[in-house]
Amino acid sequence: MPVLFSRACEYALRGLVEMASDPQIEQWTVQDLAQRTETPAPFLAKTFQTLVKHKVLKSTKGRHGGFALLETTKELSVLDIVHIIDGPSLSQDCALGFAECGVDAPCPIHEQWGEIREQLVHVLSSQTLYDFAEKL
Amino acid sequence: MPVLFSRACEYALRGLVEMASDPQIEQWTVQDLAQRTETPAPFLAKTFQTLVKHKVLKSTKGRHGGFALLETTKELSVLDIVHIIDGPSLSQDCALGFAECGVDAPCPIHEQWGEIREQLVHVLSSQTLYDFAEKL
DNA sequence: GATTCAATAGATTCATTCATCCGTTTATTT
DNA sequence: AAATAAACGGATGAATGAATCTATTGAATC
Repeated sequence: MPVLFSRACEYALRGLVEMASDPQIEQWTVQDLAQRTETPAPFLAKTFQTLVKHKVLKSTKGRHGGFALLETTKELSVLDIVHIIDGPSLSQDCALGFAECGVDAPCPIHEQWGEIREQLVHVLSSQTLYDFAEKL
Repeated sequence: MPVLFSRACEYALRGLVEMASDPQIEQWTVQDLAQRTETPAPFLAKTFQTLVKHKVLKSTKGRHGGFALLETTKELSVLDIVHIIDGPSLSQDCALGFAECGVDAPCPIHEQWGEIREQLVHVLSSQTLYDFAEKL
């Protein structure tokens, strides 16, 4: 089991960060990216398609085609990407899986996990793909 | 996908905490526990078997049989249970799934996730099942 | 001793995630 | 116009996690 994100999400982040790390290149093929980031190419291609649908990437078919980051993606946080791929569960679900967990019926670590999660959410929502790219 | 723990682990924790919450009862059947904690009974039974093997629980077969917390379990932290069921991945794996992530080749959130994880580990390792039980 | 009731062990089913394959579409190059 | 190279879409397959089923073992009760 992955730690925080699904494989699809991990791969997507790796690919996006790779793209952000070299803004010179304005067109990336999945083959290239997959090779550079050591991710399974067809799987990466699939999740990139959902990113296209969500206006994170633009794609062009045919020769010299490929993927490119959209301008608006510059303002997207890493958490935004995570939410698109994995949904909001990391940001809102009970850590112990208690369906009824909430202020009125808190699980044993409701308060504590709440604080920790807030920090996590802060770390992920205060940084863009480009911030991530710089750190590599 | 679960947030932090596998379903097996979530169910195990629910069951164990339920047991710790009522130390009067010294023998629990899986049927009882599963009903009280709203967990799938056969699945709970399976993971309880691994807890027996790891000396967290003792079991007795036959009539009036069931499971009981061992004395030594009083000193076990919740993290100990998590490690038994899910392995140490939560405590040590890279959040982004970078195989090479480490001090020499850190991923973009290596440092930050490290701090957050430390807090999480602290929360889970500083509390016993009985501490959890009290909070319910 | 026979019956009952519980955990145990192994096999099996089911669902989800992970990953690949292939035919189609689209744009470029020759 | 034909060939090429890329994303796209849908189907398919593999691996893992979640959950169930069944026969067996062992202990208490009758």
